[in-house]
Amino acid sequence: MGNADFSKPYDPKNTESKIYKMWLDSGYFNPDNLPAQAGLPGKRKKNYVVYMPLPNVTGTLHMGHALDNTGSDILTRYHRMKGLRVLWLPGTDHAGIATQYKVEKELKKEGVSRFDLGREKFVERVWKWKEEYGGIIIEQLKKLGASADWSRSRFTLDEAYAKDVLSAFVHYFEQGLIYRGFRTVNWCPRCGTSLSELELDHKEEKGSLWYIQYPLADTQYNIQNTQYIVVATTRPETMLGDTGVAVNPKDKRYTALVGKKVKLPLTGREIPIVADVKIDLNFGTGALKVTPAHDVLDFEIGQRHNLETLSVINERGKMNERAGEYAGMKTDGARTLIVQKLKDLGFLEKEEPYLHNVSTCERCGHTIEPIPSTQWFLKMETLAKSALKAVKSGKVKIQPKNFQKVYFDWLANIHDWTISRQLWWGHQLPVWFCKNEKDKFTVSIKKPTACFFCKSCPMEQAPDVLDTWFSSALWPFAGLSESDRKKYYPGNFVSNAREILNLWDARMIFSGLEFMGKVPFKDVFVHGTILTKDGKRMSKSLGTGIDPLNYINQYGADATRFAVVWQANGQDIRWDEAAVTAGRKFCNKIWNAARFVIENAPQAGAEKPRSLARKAETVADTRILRKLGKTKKQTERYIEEFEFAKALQNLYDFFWHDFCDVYLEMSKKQLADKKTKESTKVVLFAALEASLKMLHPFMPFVTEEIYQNFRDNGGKFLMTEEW
RNA sequence: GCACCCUUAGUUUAGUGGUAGAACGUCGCAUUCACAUUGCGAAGAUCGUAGGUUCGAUCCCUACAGGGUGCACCA
Repeated sequence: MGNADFSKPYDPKNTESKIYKMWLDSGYFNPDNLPAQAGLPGKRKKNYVVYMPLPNVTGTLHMGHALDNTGSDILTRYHRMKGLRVLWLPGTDHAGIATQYKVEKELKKEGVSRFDLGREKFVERVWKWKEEYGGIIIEQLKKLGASADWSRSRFTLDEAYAKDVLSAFVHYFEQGLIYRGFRTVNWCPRCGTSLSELELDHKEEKGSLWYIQYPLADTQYNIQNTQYIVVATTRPETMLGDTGVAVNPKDKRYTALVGKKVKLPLTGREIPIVADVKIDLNFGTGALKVTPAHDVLDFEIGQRHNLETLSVINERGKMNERAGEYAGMKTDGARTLIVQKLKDLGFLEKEEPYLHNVSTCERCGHTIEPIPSTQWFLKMETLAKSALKAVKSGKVKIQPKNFQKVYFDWLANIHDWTISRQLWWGHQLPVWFCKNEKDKFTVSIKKPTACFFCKSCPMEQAPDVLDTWFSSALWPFAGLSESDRKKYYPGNFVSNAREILNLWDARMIFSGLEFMGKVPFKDVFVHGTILTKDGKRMSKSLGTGIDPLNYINQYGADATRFAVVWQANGQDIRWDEAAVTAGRKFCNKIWNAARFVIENAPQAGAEKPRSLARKAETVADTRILRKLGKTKKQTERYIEEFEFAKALQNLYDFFWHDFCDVYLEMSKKQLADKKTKESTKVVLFAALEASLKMLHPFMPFVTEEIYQNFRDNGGKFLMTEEW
């Protein structure tokens, strides 16, 4: 029995840390330690596995995490009480670019760059940073009450995990799915790395659309009274790298010009006019200058028409030596000068103001510069098909349903995945190059003892690391030990925000199928986004973010969880702080109702519902017991359908209005009457206990604290009691 | 541009083919009896606009307006 002071209002602050410690000490977060339940003789047989969306080591708890993890915790606790062997698998993601950027910023304050330190020292430094700060988010999740099995927690750069990542690379390579290629890719000049399309942000920017005349190389072809073809561009500085002009084959204006040549203004280089279906007849003049080196679409067009890839911008976002007089200049500086020169020479037909979207680096916000470079790619065709099939066949359910469409669209139009990053923090590619024969390489987890090619050199590892998502895609099995894999794979559930549906969920699905032969989970639950009260995105940098820890510290984790769940009805949530107030009040209501029952019906015994019904003496007794039974069924149904808000609102209604307002008030009279006194005690006690159980997944702390005080339970936890 | 979603009391929202339910806020009354972090009660919504289907629509259809999201990026 506990020794809580019920004469005072519920005090989450002291209670929560105490209760959480008790849970931790019990070891029951670990499914292998779970006790049997009275109604369930023998061991728990069925599994329920929830995967935690890996928080970045750089992360601190935000509302999104609170939402993810409260939902996961509800399912975890519910199924644990239901008698299943429940594993909620936590871990942290090394978050390559995010973490590297964080440490680089720290270094910058000290006036050094990562290059000053060198790779080895820098990586050491990041590890040091990780040891110091990497655990913060885990501690915060504990404050929320997350009942994950921390003993199984893994970090995506842990030795065992890393081995699986590299094996996956080797496997894909051996299957012929990984290849090395020279392509124009999205490049962040600040971070100095390639990025996948999913790692870009788009920012609207005011710019101009310049119409430039490209004179025909041979006036003999001067038909339609034109001596030039006009192209429209927002990036005139890239024209130095133009290797063609493209028009739509259906565009009658240009039919006669296809196959002819134009002279590039400023340099006089001759480039061909080609026809390509990707060209929009209605945009600009319908003629596109093709710069394969500095535009991803142009690169594809270039490939189709055998156009040269001529780069004029370097990896730091500056004009390179091929840019002649502009070499060394930043691109926007070169742009100004080039526009001026075109104007002076009479090539500039007009300039229009133009609003366009500029891609930026999701992490550092720098403008993306497409540049050609050698990267590693994973062929997506077959993998995407398997991921598509998994959902179409119903093996994996994505909820709410409309997100299936997003998933299908992405997979149906997928490009090969650029998996290499020019970073230092991450899983370095298991690729070994011959030092003498430059492009010769071999793929293996361990460094080869001797070079296969020249037989003499010590082979050198490729400098690139893998995209963070390549490793997190393996989480459902790489997060488990060998023996756990047999026991706990595949799992059941993952809950996350919509922006990682394709970034993460889709990739987990095909990885699971590829490496384990089975889909990793049955349900993907995509929850709404928590917005500010006026519907704006919460963002740290805009100062619109709300820190859930403030609520936890001030009102308690239960009140915070209540508020999150109460509002999570499927759509995006315009965060209303009033819900936290409501949660806090509700905690107190539960607390005081419990106080009443403890004082008036101590140890009234544990009755089974059936025997309870026989105990009912009054109409009120019957009514509350019937309503209790109904509420229990509804709660189960709602939880199993992931309708957490409805479950909670329904419970709230039952507890506050049916139990407290009606039955508890009535019980005062019944307790005063000798005839009904004993039966009332039993009903009061039983209804409270059942309510505590139902409320526990939502508000674990108050309910556990009360449970520890109102029943002599031999050291048992509400957390593991029979539902 | 294409696709999907949303628009209900002061605020945040639930909901149904037959004249809307909650939370917070507001107002009134109560209160030594679990709880003032309370109880009871009240006020407060012609359910974005305009059409249509229907005996009847907030809920179905169409258009429009406003807000959001995903995809594609358009050079």
